[in-house]
Amino acid sequence: MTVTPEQSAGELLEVVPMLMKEIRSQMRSQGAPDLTVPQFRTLAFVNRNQGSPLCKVADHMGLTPPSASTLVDGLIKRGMMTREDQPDNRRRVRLVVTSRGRAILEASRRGTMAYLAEKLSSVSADNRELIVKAMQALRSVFTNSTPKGA
Amino acid sequence: MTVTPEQSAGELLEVVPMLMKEIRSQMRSQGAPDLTVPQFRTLAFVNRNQGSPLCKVADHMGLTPPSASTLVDGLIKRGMMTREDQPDNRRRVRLVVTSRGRAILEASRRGTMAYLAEKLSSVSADNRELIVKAMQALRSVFTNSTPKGA
DNA sequence: TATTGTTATACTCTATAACTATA
DNA sequence: TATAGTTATAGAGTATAACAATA
Repeated sequence: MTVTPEQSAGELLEVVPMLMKEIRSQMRSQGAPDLTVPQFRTLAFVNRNQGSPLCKVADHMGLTPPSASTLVDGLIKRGMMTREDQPDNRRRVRLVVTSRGRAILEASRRGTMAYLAEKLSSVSADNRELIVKAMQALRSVFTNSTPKGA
Repeated sequence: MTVTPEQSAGELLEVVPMLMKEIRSQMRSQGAPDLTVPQFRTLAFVNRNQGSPLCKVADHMGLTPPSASTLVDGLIKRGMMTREDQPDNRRRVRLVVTSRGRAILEASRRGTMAYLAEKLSSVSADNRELIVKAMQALRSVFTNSTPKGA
């Protein structure tokens, strides 16, 4: 079976939105402290890059700076992150995940992982291997085409 | 390599949001008449199911009826769909994609497919096969867990 | 009473435009 | 002037609550 780029594109276009909806609903519906998917991703990024400036967040998320700023606002308002000045370059901002933020991030990750893993437990190990390899191939192709505002 | 459910879940949780962002940005940025991803999916569903009632749309999309109703409103306002009464069951509604809607749907699909296919042309045929098989496996597992409102 | 759908309201995501402040 | 960030504004997606109409 030789798969053309178009065939694989068609599969992505059908399946990816469905998967995304699963992930989103799960994050919303969990009893645990809920995060939206963009909030989750932002929190995870800043947690891995403590002290990150806003522009790095926007870059990683593929968002314009105002969008990233709003997103961060929401996390700060809910006590998951702080925004400080960076003394050596006062244009920049230092974003830091609080311990509360970290706890919520981990709870959300655990909950979502458990949900997905439960679903994936009904897949054969061979197919799970396929899935992992496919995701890795996709990751390497679709890495971060950012909008220009950034 | 034996892949646990957790490992594959982790990959999905990282890669799927990234892919979704790609698809979304592409649909927005295209010169062609743009559709959001939910609009695209709704239009495609009703196009395949002409005369569909709203509840079927909500069901397919995994949305509550009010959300589906709003989504449909937007498509009607832009002339891509019509909403008529269904004579034999007047609680129900008949949704129909207009020819304009169909044209926009096809243009959007072509544009997005071309974009994804171009990206995927840099992937080996073997990996494209992996991707297709993985998507098929995922599709069979994650088919439609609807919210209850519906 | 149960089903189908809409309206009202609210919150998040995201963008563009316009702005401030720092380098 | 270029960079980093925010505020204002607007439209789309989504949910819940409350409601109307039909079966």
